Amino acid sequence: MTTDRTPPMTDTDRTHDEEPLTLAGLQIDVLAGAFSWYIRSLDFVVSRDLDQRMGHLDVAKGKGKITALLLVDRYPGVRPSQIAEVLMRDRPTTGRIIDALVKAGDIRREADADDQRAHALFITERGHEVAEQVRNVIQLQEDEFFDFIEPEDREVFMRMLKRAYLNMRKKLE
Amino acid sequence: MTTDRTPPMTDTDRTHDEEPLTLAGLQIDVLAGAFSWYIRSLDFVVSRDLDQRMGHLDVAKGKGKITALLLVDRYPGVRPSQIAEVLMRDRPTTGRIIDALVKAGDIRREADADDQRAHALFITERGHEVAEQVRNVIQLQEDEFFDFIEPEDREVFMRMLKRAYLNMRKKLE
DNA sequence: CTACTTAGTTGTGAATTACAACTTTCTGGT
DNA sequence: ACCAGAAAGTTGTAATTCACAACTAAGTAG
Repeated sequence: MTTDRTPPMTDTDRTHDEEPLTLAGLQIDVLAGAFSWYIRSLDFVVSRDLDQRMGHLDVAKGKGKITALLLVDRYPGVRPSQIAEVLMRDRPTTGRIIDALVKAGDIRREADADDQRAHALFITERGHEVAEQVRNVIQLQEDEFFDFIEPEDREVFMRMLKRAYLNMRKKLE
Repeated sequence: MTTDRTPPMTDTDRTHDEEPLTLAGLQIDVLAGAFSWYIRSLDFVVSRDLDQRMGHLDVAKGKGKITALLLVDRYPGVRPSQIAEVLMRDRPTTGRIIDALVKAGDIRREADADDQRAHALFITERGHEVAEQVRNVIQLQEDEFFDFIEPEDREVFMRMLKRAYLNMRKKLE
């Protein structure tokens, strides 16, 4: 269907990891035969780790808050509805995420100049500092948590994740 | 008003991996530079798709129920605490997942013969049928949702996911 | 035999999210 | 210019999920 290619893997990747997957004395390959199980489990582990690392920041414990904050930091004047689309959440949910960020003093709402219905979101000074810290934390997790992936494979893995994500979003449309 | 309102990309624009990742007119590579963002987003999409596919089954809408059901089906007499360890959830949470399965008539509790404190879980006839359907649904999702990954890359992708999962669990111990 | 640990349950509260309904504003067709 | 419908955002509400604390019952170690 798609025409993009992925570089072949190196030999070292194929050598490891042939041991059966065992947890609590149970071989769980029954479950683990599926992409979905790994992705869902990985999400759980990654999210929990990220929550711990963000513990001192007010964007902790939210899948949406981090994304929203970084988007506002990057795109001054961005609208809630745009954030909702990226987050794949409805507007009420997105609105409450924004509420939390506003309440924390990280961003502020203004009326959009072009469209009086819409809001334009802007980062505050404090929010910008938080965003900076968030990026550091993410980078730190990246370095410490994914260090077992060889640098050259890291790119391959990332590309696969990106392709998976794009294709899945496309299928949902 | 610094946001550029570029029209959405067409499907053909998305066929190359090197395309910048654009959503709602925003280039989101700021967020997407990290494994964690992809994994978390993928989880969201995969889980929602799975919920839809499982809609007719009583294990729908739960990350834990599917795993628990398949474990009991595979390992008659398994204990709740073992399931909790696989799920990485605490015992109260796991207990309530089991409650739901018992209430639905998919599994039943017995006292463990060796340890009177523990329970031994067994699949019911109905539960076994549900498990069969669950496996079919998962396989179907696998086929329909991950069809964009070439067969040889599929193995590689799976291996990477598995390795990531194992390493992350290890780091959490 | 006492103290500690383990398995499981119940109570409770916090957080997340979706759906419905509403107001305000914009847009298109006539 | 007007009216119908769409779009942006908010509020209400309800369901779901999950963790922490406290509890009972049963096993274990000294």
